Amino acid sequence: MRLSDSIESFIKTLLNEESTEVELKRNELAEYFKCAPSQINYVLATRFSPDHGYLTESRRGGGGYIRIVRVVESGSQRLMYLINERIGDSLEEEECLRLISQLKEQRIVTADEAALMAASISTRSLAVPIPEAMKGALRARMMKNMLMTIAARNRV
Amino acid sequence: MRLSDSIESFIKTLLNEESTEVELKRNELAEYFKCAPSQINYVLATRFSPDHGYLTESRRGGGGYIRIVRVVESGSQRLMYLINERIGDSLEEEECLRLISQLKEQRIVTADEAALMAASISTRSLAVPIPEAMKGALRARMMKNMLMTIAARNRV
DNA sequence: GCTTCATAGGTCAAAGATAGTCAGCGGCTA
DNA sequence: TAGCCGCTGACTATCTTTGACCTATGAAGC
Repeated sequence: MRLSDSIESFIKTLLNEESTEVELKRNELAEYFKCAPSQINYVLATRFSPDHGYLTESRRGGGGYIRIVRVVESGSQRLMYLINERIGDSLEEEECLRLISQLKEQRIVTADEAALMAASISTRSLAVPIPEAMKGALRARMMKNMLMTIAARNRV
Repeated sequence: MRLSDSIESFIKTLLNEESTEVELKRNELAEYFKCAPSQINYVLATRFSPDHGYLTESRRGGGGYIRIVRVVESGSQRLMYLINERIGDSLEEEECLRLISQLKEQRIVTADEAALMAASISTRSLAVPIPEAMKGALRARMMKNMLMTIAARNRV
């Protein structure tokens, strides 16, 4: 079994036993598995990315840490569908607004949250001198990230 | 837990219990936490800045002190200040996160909304090939638009 | 009133503690 | 045998903590 697989299943065990969230020390974990610390980053990047249904946050310096949050749950099927299939690499404003309004109708987000999302991806927000193509890409990325955040809180 | 975090929560406890204001002796506090006095300044600078919603004043010499004041503003006052004065043409991610976290602390937005805002302006969301300067500009515009949305709903 | 000294707090750079990035090597598989 | 995947190490970025040195304030003596 590869090292990466071991580390992956180790972390997943922690996530199953305890909760949907673990906090680790990169160096300690690396020490435990007798590998380079950067190996941990590799595992996070290849097995615990948002595409895999996880969110990670970290902090450097004294008392630093890495936190991993499991997001994928049955309740977030609709969201995961949007993130992984429906939304591609680019989105127009109208399309975004349609999706947002659906989420509101389905009570996945509140009206206030929907308004916030709409404001963030609005043409007015993106009115800076960059290629139009980039704006579409930005909307797609922003939507996916916001949906991940919503999925994270909906986990049961 | 980091020393800085301990000192931070200690001060916040004082601010919650008593009032919106505390007065401390730098040296006494440092003595209590067994640290260098300048550590207190570090905590003030990184956790009790105006962006965090606090003001500090102090005095040297005999009878010297440090006073920390939690700023209490109405939601719309705070929002207008942020939109018209605090946020200029560009914002870094860290700066945004500080502002967002403060809005949350002041209960102007919910934790869920704060998370949504943070997701939208995150480096991850803006990971498209455009100049860094444009990303700062985007964050500023996005923040202002989102804050206006919040201000609009708060008008009772 | 000055001068001086003791008593505060302020600044800043360096050291220490973590985590992140990325180019490159080597093995395995199509 | 070309290309992808796993893995590492050197270098970088960020956060915390400390200490040496600096500045301000007030009280005691003159």
